[in-house]
Amino acid sequence: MGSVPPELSLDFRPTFVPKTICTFLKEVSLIGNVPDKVSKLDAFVKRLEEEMRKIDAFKRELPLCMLLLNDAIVALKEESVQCMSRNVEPVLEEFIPLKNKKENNRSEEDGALITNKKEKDSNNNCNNNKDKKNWMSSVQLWNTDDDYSSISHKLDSKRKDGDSSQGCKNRGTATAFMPFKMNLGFAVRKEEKEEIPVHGLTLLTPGIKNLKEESCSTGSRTSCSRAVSSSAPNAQSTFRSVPQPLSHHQQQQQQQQQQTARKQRRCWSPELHRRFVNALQQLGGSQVATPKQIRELMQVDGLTNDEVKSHLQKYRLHTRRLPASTTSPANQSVVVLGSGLWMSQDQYGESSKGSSSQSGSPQGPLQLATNTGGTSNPGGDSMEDDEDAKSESYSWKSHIHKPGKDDV
DNA sequence: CAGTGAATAT
DNA sequence: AATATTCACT
Repeated sequence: MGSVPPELSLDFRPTFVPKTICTFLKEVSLIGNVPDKVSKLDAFVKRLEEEMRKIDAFKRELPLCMLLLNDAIVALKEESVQCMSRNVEPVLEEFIPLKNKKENNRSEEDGALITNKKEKDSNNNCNNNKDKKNWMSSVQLWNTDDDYSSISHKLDSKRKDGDSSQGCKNRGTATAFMPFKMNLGFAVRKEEKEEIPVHGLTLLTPGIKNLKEESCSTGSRTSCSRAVSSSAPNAQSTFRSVPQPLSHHQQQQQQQQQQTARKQRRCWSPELHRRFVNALQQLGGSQVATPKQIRELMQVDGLTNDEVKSHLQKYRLHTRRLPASTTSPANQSVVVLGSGLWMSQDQYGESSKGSSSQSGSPQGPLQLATNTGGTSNPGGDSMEDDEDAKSESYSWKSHIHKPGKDDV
């Protein structure tokens, strides 16, 4: 409100005001002499490259600077090349529009230079697009020097093609799009990959989830557990090691995943359940069998006590609740039948009921792909033989197993 | 360990 | 909505 210090006033003019590229190009365009032009351009490029070298160490902190520099360098080089090759008129139209649109529109001077492309400038969108284009394209550029030439090449040819056309739209979309693709490739770059894996991983992590999902729903039912999920933690550890700042959302996700990191849920296939029930029976019923015993009897590779425990809990729940609610005699009879069904072959083929060992079921140890305990699951797909196993996971509902209760 | 119940994730 | 998994207790 009071007096404004000179540095802050609008007319503040530093002694050294680096020319903007626009200004520079304007100047250059005024030079009639081609060699002069080229040398000027080259000089500027050199300075830019030098600058780039300086901030190279901070490229991660100053990505936009890199972009800008690259952008400028490419453009100038291009310009230089064109000057030399064509040796004709200045082909600055491409670049000039980038800057001060208003000025360009009005000023006679500029008008003379940009004649053809004036219309482009009159439209802000065009400028934006162009900006984008250049920015994006530079992304690819500052990756590797190798890409450099090829890319400027691309730009060059592109320019020649699209130049005559309505430019703005065409270029805006076409060129802006390309860089996106390039950007992907750029993400794969080794150096960058190691240092800034955030981008990739943010995407990757959810991807893994999906993967797991799929393997479960698509692949063999029983093998959907740990084998797959084990890969997730790995990815997460990578993820965690990244110091890069994450968005709030990302952080939350990360935290959740870290904390929870839920294992792939066990799919209780009918086959699995059958074994479970068999074991139960051998042990004297669900009320007396303990998870550990059950698990051992089930001989299912990769099955954990917790899983069995959980399943047992559910089993007990289901077997417990039915009797009370079922009041009608019919239901009761069902109850009986239910328990019978449980063990009868209806559901699981043969009655393993009385069998002293799960011999009822000829199959040997079931091996799940889930190698929790680090158990190697050699057979891996041992489940393949059991079609039951492959079918959907067991459904409590479908089997009204009554509490024949500790059936046995 | 085993059992449970509740909270959560799928 | 049904199931599975985890967690916190006991």
